[in-house]
This record gives sequence, structure tokens and C-alpha cells, in this order.
Amino acid sequence: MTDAENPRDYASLKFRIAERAGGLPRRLTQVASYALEHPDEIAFGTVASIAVAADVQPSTLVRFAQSMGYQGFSDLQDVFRSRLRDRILNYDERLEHLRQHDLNATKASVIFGGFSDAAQKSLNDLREKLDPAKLEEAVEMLAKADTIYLVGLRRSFPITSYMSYAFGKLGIRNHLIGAMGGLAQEDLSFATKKDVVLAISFTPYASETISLSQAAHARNVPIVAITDSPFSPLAPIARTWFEVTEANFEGFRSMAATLSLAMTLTVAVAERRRNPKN
Amino acid sequence: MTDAENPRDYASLKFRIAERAGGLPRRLTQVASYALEHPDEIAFGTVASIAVAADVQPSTLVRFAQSMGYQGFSDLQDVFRSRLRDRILNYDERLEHLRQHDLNATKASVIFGGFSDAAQKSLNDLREKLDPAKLEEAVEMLAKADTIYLVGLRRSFPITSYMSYAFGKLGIRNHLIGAMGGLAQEDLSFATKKDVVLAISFTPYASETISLSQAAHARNVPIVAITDSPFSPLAPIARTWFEVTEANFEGFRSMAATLSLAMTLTVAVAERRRNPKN
DNA sequence: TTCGCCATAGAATATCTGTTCCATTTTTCT
DNA sequence: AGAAAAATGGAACAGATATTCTATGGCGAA
Repeated sequence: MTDAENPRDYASLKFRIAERAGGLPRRLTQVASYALEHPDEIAFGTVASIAVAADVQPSTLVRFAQSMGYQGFSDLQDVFRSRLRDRILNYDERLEHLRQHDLNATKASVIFGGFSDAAQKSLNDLREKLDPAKLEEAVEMLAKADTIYLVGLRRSFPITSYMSYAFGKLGIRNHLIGAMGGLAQEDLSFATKKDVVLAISFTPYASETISLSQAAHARNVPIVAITDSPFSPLAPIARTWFEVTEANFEGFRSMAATLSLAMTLTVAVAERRRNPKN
Repeated sequence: MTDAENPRDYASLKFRIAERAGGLPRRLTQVASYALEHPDEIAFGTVASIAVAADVQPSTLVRFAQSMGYQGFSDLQDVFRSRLRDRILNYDERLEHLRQHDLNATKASVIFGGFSDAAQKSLNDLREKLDPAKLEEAVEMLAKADTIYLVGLRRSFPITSYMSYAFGKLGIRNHLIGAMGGLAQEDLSFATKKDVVLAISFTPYASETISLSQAAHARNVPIVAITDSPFSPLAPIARTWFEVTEANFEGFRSMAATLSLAMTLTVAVAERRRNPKN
């Protein structure tokens, strides 16, 4: 079985694992998937600790290593360690690697680079200017809300739909407005001043998002907004609002920063509800 | 001596070593300089092997670790290892870290930092391992498709809903499956081999996404998949698939990398349709 | 010098580590 | 359904590991 030649670098090993995993016994498959998912654990852990984490017997780990063609677990572990060594050590090589990639870069991979850059830049921007006090205020409002109404259309809809999903999982009552049905108006008209509207809209502001928010505002429903400019129609009516300017590539704006903020609000609100005040 | 709180991250430790190295006994100074010069030896080696390499006694290494405020060598070694494992810091570690530098860090802003780090890391990971050839193949398939069926539920739904929106704006015929209505099966059953299914699913794979994709595959509809492991049920049925592993913070996975890839596919497909072949 | 103190070397030790082995269960094939 | 083969769990074991301990060496102060 030991093919005499077995992978000494992580990439080949990963390939071999993926290749053989199909025809492997149950427990060994379990190890295989754990290994690919937690390579760092394999690199630094001990047989015992990994066994616990992967929920198998220590002996299974050894058998797995052997079935991949190694003499024992330690042998296989070396490969996982080499991955970490190489990664940090050759930072220069990494740049070189990127530069080479650029040479035979396809159109699509250039686009990917562009979007990734835009995402990174957006994240860095928001990190610099996000005001913790405002964040705190928004979390407080949302945590106290009876029901959270999520308003976002078009480009913002993925954000609100994510929040709705996450809030749902966390057991926080929420209402996703303007999904598909179209009868958004109806839903939002139930909102009272004990609820909170979280409105998300960017240039060019979807008119429905704005009119819905304004209507809610007219009925004294407090509003938290995420938007991209002090001139946004959401700014004047929101009790607190965040300015998030996403970088764009070829006219397509990133959503990374907004999403990061959305996740933060979601989790922080859940956290606040668990231990209020503080 | 043990200052009760001693560095748990490499940067702070490095600083402390440099700071104290001056007033240290001969042998300990020797260890200090060796440690700073060969950090990965410390991370990977054993007390015995490092002792030989640094030309000191094993016990000296232990004394060094203790003089830096750690309980023993293993304790100090953990810090050197943390440098290599690019794990996202968890909430407690982050709080601890910020306590020293940034005093007015609120709970929510700590969370925001965590999500931003997770997003950045995910993007970097994907940048390194995304294969341009695969990307090209997927773009080609999608560009030739009659209709693109977008399949993604739960956590993946924001992604597909974004793509549906963007494709729509670009005039590319697409069908968003499993939105809200629930009659997803119906929609997808119209797909033929001239269409393409773009399926997105991550652990734990939403059963409906999987069964829909399998049904389409059985009818010879080509599939492009975005998933997180070679063991994903989407991998074997997809004609081409992308492995995207998002970093997570406190159990909530980032979506930044997936989104970046999704935007790339969208724009690249539109581009390809405008100038085909190329 | 002589004393006292700290640093060091190196052996001793108790713990932990990877590996092996065998009985038991599960799967496969006839 | 029964027999053979494979896979698994769990304990046993030999070797390696980090740490502790003690004797020795070096150095400054009186």
C-alpha cells in the first residue's frame, strides 16, 4: 500500500486525501475531513488532543496516517508543519508567486483581484472611521426593540436577508421587508415606536426603501440606518446612522464592510439581550 | 516575578524579550537572541533539539521561559506557535489584547474587529488558492448557459440573491431558486442541459440545496458549485467547483470571500458574453 | 583570600507521547 | 444466513518529553 512515494508537501497531501477519501472507511473519512478543515490543529496538536477534537480514537489517527502511506502519525504531522513553515518563511516568495500569477492572469482573475482589493479597502476604511459610541447606541436601540424591521432592497437586500436569517437563528424577532412579495408597505405599517427599523440604502437610494422609512419615521418608529453619505435621505430621519463607503471595481461596489457591520450588529444585539445594561 | 499577565501573542512577547534582554545573565541572553532569530525553531522544536541548536542546556530554556514570566517552556512555546497558526483571535483574547492598548473599546467594537479580521483572512486565503483556470472554466460554462439557475439557501441565500440582482441588471437571464415561495423544485425542473446550475452551499449543507442539485445533475444539467470542502456533497456532482473556506468569529462565518468570488463570476460572465471566445 | 550569592550544567524523574496489539463489532462476500 | 475480512475501540507499552533538583563553577564584596 505504501506507494513508496508519498507527499511531502501539503498541497500534494491534500490532493491525495481528497482523492482517496471516497473509498475510505467511516472513521478514516472522519479524520480526513477533520484534517482538511483544521490543518493547524494537526500541525501543533498531540495525538491525544486531536483525537478528542476529531472525536476518534488515537489509534485511528495512526491508522489514517498509515493508510495515506506514511509510517506513522508523526510522519504525517511533519507535512502539516512544513505547510506553516513555508507559509510564513517565504513572504518574498509569496509576492513572487503573486507576480507570476499576474503574468498568466486571465481576465476573470484580474476581476477577482479587483473585487478583493475593493473589499479589503472598504474594510480598512470602515475600521478607521467606525465610531464605537454610535455602534453602542445602535446596539442599545436594537436590543430594546420589540421587533426589528429590516428594510433593504436591491443591492442592500442580501445584507438584510442575511441579518434576518441570523436574527432568526438567534431567536430575535424580526421582519424582513420587501422580500419578493412586494406588499412591503403592509408589513411595515404594523411597526410601532416600541419597534426599530433598520434601514440600509446606498446611492442611488431605492425609492421604496426611502418612502417606507419616511413613513415609519412619521409614525415615530425609531430608525437605525446604514448608508453612504450625510446627504442620504436616511440620514435626517435616522436616530443613529452609519456612514459606510464601499470601494468599487468597475462600477460594482463591494459589500464587505457593510456585511461586517451587519454581522456585528446582529451578534452584538444578541449578546446585549443576554446580558443587558452592562 | 510572574507578572500575572504575560504576553500571549508573539508581538508583545517579542517586545518583552527585547526589553529585558539587557539585564539578563549570559546564558539567558544567549537564549533570548536565539529565540528572536529562529522563532520557528522554538515553535516546532523540542526542548532537547532547541538546546542543541542554541548551544545551551535544556534546563536553561526552562529557566528562560520562567524568567519571562511563564510557567514553563511549553507555555512560552505556545506563544511562538500562535504566531504561525493564523487563527482568528476569539472574543476573550481580543479583549485582553485591547485592554493594554485601547482603553475605550466597547463590546460591539471588539466584535466588529473580529468580523473584519475574519473577512480579511478569508479574502487572503482565497486569493492564494483560487485557481485561474477553474475560474476560466466556470465563466465559460456560465457564459454559454441559456439560463443560469442560482441555488442557495440559508446562509448562502444572500449570495445568490445578490447574483440574481446583478445578473438582472446586466441582462443575463437567471432564476433564483428557493427564494421564499418554497416551490423551488418546480422552478428547477425546467432546467435542461443547455442551462447551468450555480449551487452554493456550506457545512452543514442545506438538504434542499443538495437534493435540488442532485436532481438537476441526474437530468444532465451542468453544475458549477461553490462549497467549502472536497467532502461536500456538491463536489462530486459539479462539473467544476470552488473551495472557499471562510474564517469565522465566534462561530459566525464571514461571507467576504464567497461574495468576492460571486461578484467576479457575475461580472466576468457578462464580460465574456460581450466578447466571447477571446 | 574567604565568604556568600547567583548562574549553570547535567543527571534524575515523573509525566506525556506515539505506537502496537488484540478483542469486539461491523461490513462484505458467498 | 453464514463465513471471512475489514474496521474499530481501548488498553498496554516503550520511548521521549519537559521539568526539577542538586552539585559545581564563577564572581564580586569584605
